[in-house]
Amino acid sequence: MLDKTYDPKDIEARRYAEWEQSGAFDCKPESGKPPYCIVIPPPNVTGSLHLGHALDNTLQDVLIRWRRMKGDDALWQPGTDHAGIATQMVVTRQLEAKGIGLALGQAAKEGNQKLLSRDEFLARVWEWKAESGGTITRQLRRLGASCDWRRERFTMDEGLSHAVLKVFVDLYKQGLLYKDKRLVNWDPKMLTAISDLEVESHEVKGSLWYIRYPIEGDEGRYIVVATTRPETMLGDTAIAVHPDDPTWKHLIGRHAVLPVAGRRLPIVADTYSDPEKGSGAVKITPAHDFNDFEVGRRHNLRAVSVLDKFARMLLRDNADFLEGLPSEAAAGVVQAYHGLDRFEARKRLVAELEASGLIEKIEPHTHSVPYGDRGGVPIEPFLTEQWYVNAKELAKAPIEAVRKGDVAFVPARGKDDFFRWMEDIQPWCVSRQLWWGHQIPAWYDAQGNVFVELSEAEAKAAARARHGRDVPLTRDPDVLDTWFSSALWPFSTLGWPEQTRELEHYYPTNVLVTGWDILFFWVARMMMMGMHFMKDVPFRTVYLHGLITDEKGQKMSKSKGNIIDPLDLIDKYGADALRFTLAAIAVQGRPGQPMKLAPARVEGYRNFATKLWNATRFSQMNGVAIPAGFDPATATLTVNRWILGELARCAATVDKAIAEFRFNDAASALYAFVWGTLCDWYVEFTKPIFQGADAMAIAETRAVTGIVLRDTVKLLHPIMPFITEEIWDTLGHRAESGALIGQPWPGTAALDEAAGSEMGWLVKLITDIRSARSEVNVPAGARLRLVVRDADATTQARLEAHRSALQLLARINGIELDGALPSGSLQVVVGEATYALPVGAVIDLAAERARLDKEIRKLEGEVSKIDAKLGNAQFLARAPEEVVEEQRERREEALSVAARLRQATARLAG
RNA sequence: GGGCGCGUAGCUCAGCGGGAGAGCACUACCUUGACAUGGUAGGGGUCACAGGUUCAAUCCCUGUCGCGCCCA
Repeated sequence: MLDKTYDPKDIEARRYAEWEQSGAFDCKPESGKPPYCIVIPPPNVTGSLHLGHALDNTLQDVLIRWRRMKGDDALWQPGTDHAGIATQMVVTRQLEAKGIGLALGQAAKEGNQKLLSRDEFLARVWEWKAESGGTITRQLRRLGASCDWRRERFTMDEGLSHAVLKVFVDLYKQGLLYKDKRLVNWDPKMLTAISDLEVESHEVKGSLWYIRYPIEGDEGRYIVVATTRPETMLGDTAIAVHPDDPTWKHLIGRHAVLPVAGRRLPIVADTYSDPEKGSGAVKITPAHDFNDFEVGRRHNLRAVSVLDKFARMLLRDNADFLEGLPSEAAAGVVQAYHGLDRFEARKRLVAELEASGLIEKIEPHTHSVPYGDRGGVPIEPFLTEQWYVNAKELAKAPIEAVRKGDVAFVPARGKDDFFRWMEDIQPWCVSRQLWWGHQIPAWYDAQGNVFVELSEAEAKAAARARHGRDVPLTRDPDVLDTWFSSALWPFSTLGWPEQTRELEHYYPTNVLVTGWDILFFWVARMMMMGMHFMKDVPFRTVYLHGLITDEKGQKMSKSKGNIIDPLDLIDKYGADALRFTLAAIAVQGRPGQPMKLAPARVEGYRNFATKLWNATRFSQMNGVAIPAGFDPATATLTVNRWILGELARCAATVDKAIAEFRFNDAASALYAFVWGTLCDWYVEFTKPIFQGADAMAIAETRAVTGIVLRDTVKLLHPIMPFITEEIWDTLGHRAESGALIGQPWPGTAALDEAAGSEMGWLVKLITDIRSARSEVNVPAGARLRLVVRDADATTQARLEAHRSALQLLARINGIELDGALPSGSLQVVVGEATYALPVGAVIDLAAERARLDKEIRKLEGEVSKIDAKLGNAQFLARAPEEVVEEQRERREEALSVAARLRQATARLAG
């Protein structure tokens, strides 16, 4: 017997340990069953569980548990990634708090600060990982995630690291990975390059400065350029105007003089300048702006970099900068600006320009500024040498695969986004100036020749082959983008480059479940690497979900203080309730729309769990039991045949909904069945049976209740694994056939249409009587007599069959067939019959008349609406026959009920 | 600026060519032998607005307004 109250805490801790220890989550590639595999989107090892993870992993667990029960050999492959920048940040911050810095070429902050070497630092990171790296996997366990933890992987594991090196070397040797000097997104706080995807645009209220650049050899005349970044002017190497711009085109081919520094700037024609924007003329700074870089290429301009890696002015001894400057001006500029932070330099330059009358005007200007998503400071386009992957080439196979339909996107719209991104893909910058990550396997000799090999020994051998002798080599200090290793995740976790049994068995995996925000970061890159190295897609289906926000649709953030911690919700309401909520809000077809989560909803589903709990207790009190060999198809009672049909209907709906990733439909079908059908009606209908004396009926109802509960917990298990496992156990099934997690998914039985319509009639009759009683304020406890008139043979049989249920649920104390309808009665019309409930003196006559009038008016309204349709010749001519017929039937039914209600009204008066 | 999506009950959202739905909230009544984390009944909606297509539009098309996301 279940405890009196449902306490998720106790159940959840117990059941999870049981599953994990019994090997219930383990994959069984030798089983001969069809494989079903999901690789987890690896959470950052620094992370802790937030609602996005909770959603993502709940949906994966629903799929995995469902397929496991459907008879597949399910593998949910778990693990974490090393999160290069994030982890380095976390550990660096902790070290700084202890007065320890990194020997990154920056001076120690305080005189006695200790600086760690690279190896010392990495040792600290591994220490940190050993201590704190398991947080998120522990939290996933609390959520109920049925991952095969024996197979847990980490992107910095030996095996996965080997895969990363191999991919790097292979791509390099295939000419798909190369070193290039071009502009990158530079994060001056993290001191590393980052990829386009790690840049976020923020709207910023800034200014547009209009600066006068004197025209060379034309005293007192200027060309006015508008810029949002005056501090980069020292790197200007041209001015561009639109070839058709009437204001400036006469200056094309002449030169302007860069204020402050005195460099000669050609005025070039380029359609990049928009005559409508700003002054129409733009300064061109190829080393500090992506668009300018392109303009520079078109016009063969020099790229003059004037910032260092900290985004400070770098002018002293900067040959590029000094080239062509009048020496006197150069000395002054270096003196005034060298070493200043970019924003300080901006202030001082603007002040100097103003003092010389070279600022024409300053307009307030809102524009978007790129920020590094980790460091949180504006990124700087920066001219450096980095390693790039030829993404354009690698994108070809994935595009083709998706076009052929080898990968399905759910919702399908994801495909369009995928194509849009893949077809316009830029070279992927994969090197990072960090210490934590996979160090790039490239070694350089003294002349700068590069040897890319799997190991130092092989690099040395390659160098020896080239030079004919051993030469000293130094390894590239940079590490790879974390997403480089994540891109290999679907096959590296299965053992690649070893040809393991798992790789053979589970690749391609079945589904990838992840957020829209990560489509390009990760999905696209897994596709590229999977197609290139495995010659097949990494997954057959990509399911994309939106972002979870608070109940007002606000993104959760620490600064807003509106973060909902999934663990708080689990503590308060249980993991099952949280999981049910997440499944219920996982609605397809709203890409980009936030999924709003209100804690009240979680509470509601906790109540739902309680309801199921109590219904189970009720059935246990009444001796629920499935006799050996009981065949539900042999049930004879209408109510039992009906609930078995409803169960089958629910099973079919849930199965189809999960198969189509409509998690919310699965959740609502279960909710409606358990609460709205099983608890509200079936349990109530069985009460008179259990209290009665018909031993056969009692035995059958115990058995059917047992079947219904057994299959209900199976159907609910993927979404609510804990409570269902507990109920399964207390019902005795575990002792007999093992844990619920390993049980076969219920099959579906045929519906009994006749039982369905009979129970539908009974439910309507009870509901209508209750409604009438309530509306005329019959005391809830009062038992009334029921006098029936005009009941046909079917109805009479039904009344007889369901007499006890009707008496209990409609509070009736006697049913009288074909009696005279007494005046002073409540009257209800269902089908062909009229039901009168004599209430004698207590009836509120006026209230009853009002009630009947209201119903009649409603029916009349319906009839007149239908009449309008049927009176329309076009409708009769063009609408399908069955639609017309349906309208006729509805009209007949409404008219007949209305007629009876009018008679009832008349009787009321008499 | 380009692309995509969303405006349905007080709130959160399903539905999507032929009878407006759910949960929560609200109102009234109810310790009825599973459950007050509950039961029964009820109120509440020109389905954003304007045109169009159709015998028929909340649903399809166009436009307007408001909101959100992605890309530049």
